[in-house]
Amino acid sequence: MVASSDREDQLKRDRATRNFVTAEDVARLAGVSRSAVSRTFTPGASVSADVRHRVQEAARTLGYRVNRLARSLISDQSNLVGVVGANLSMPFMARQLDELSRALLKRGLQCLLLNAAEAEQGVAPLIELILEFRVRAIVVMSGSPPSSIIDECMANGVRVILVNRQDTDTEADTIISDDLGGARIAAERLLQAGCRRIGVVGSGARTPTQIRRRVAFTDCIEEAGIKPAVWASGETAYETGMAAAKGLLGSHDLDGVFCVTDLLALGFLDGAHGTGRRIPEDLSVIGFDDIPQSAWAPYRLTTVRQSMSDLTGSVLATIEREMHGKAISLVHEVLPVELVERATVRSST
Amino acid sequence: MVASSDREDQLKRDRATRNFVTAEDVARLAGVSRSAVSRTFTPGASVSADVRHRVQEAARTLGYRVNRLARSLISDQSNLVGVVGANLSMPFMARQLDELSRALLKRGLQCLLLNAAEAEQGVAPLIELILEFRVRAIVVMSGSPPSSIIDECMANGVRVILVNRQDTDTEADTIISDDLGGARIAAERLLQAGCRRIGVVGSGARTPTQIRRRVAFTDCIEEAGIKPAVWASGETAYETGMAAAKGLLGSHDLDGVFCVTDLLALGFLDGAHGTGRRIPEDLSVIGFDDIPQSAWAPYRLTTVRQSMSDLTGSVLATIEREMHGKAISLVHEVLPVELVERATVRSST
DNA sequence: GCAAGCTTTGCACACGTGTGCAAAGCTCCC
DNA sequence: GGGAGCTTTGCACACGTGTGCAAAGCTTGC
Repeated sequence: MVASSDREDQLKRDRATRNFVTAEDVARLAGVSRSAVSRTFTPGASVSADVRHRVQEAARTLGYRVNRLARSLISDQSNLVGVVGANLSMPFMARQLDELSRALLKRGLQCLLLNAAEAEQGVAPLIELILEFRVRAIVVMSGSPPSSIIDECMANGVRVILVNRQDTDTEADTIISDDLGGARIAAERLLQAGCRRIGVVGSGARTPTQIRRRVAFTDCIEEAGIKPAVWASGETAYETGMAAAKGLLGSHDLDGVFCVTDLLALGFLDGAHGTGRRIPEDLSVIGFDDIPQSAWAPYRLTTVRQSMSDLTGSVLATIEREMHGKAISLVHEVLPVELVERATVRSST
Repeated sequence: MVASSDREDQLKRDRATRNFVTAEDVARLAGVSRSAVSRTFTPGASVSADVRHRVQEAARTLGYRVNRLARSLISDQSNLVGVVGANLSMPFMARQLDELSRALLKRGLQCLLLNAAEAEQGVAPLIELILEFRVRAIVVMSGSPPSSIIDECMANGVRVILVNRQDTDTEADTIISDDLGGARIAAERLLQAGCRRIGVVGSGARTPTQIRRRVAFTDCIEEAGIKPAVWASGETAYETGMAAAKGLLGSHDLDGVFCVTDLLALGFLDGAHGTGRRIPEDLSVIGFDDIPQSAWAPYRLTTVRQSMSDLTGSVLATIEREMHGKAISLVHEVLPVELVERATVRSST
């Protein structure tokens, strides 16, 4: 016991100049080769039960953890997946990241998160940085990467998956919810409710999702011979929805409004309450996303739901197909959306 | 041009069996040694302007990105920081992750996010996994790691920083908001408002933060000779707050309630509205956290704010001190909180 | 006991980078 | 032109792991 303790102390001193225990340290304590240590920690590799036991004991004693960086060097790839997102505290985005990071871990993948909140030069520099970690894939939840950086990713065998952003001139995979279909659902629902003086609330953000929803809704309403009033300035935030209510309802006698996100809609509802209008009797309001707060008692927002689990499932499926060497062509997936009827839109006329 | 194009094509084929461009590829195209390539991409290393230019041109042509995994192998450390969190879509946690990931990136650190939502064996296995990536530090926002894994981290030179969780028997750094002081503020504010029939709403979660707030508040109220009614079941969610309102207000005629989180308080407020009580005339409600939704028009919740930027700042400061080799003793930091007066607590009696 | 076949082992190399150091190269001054 | 001093360069090694392969070891059947 004394000799054993002295040996362990000596081994620990031997690596004092570096922090982490190496396979070499374990091999010395276990009295085997470094190769045996490696084989013990490599599933399916050949090692005798006796050696395996001695190695595991030594590893436990020393607190050895395989160095994934070194391991990844051999395969030229890590199990990292880069995830680029901004506005991570906004309800919809927070939910998306929650579910995606959960699903990645479940599949043995690790999430390298890059917050694009202050990406003044766009997301390209972030993607360049991610590439240096030899990730398997990159999921872009915010920002629109230029095609040059996407081409570079593809050249390096790294899939880029755009979530809810669609740029038709890139080589990236895209997985989006059916914004056009959702906007049509919203338009039809308002028309069905008898609304004829209609508004649409967006924000100052020039994101593809918001523009797509606003334009599609506007087109549908104009097909019915109505020219909707438009609000499109400010941040994509609750406060903007409230400002839109005061702005639009001060100058228009609207009876139906579509907000391109639920967060805008919740602010709009609170602003509309301040003008004395009754919801939905005087004014119907419909949103898009179905964030948790939309179901809260003061709101009970009627909205178009995009399924977070469908989105996440598609992202993971795309990554896994690539991982299993099944070369696939670009994925362009449009996920269905559905109407969630609550209390902010009148029943049929 | 033709010869140059042929040479580039040949170089690309040479590495066809691996995805990423290496420094060796760049060196061949630029006609220099691989060492020159390395020096070109190492700040402060000696390389002539001519060689530097040729290397950079070749790197751009081939799309070369330094392999951070290999680079980290030399230093036995990456610039990764492990972040462990659960309930990432809850407003408070989402905000914390948003700010932390933003600040890490700003400091040249990368966020390795591990979602602990389904960590049935606690967070220790996640921390073990993180250690394999040779991270610089680990920030734990959810879960209570056992001291054994924390000791292992320390032995490997990895700081573990617990945020808003305090276990006095561990070697981890802890950065928490002043839950005791905040609970005292809430208690005093309700007493000052003249409340004498007081309740406290927690959840079924046995997290240190919630227990601490509930117990501290209860102690303060009992010092005033009042025995508060307690609710402590269900998830830490809006719906639990609503259930607590129905449960407590159905059996108690309360005039003041402290909810240990804002999310519980918002649900409680909506549940209280359903019982016909006026806020704050009949019933004062105070929360803890100051999430964005607390300022929304239907709520305007009076609450105790913990400063997210202070929390994040302390975490980053701790990581950076460690990075700069300034060996410091354990950090135990308690950040001040403050009362945010809105509309849910009566004025003074 | 011996041969055949299977399992296990350690050596030496690879992976992609940074760096110490000796040698080569360059610049400046006398 | 030569010497001194500075800059630059490429070689060879390190970092920590996985693996091909030849050699060693083990097991089974005759």
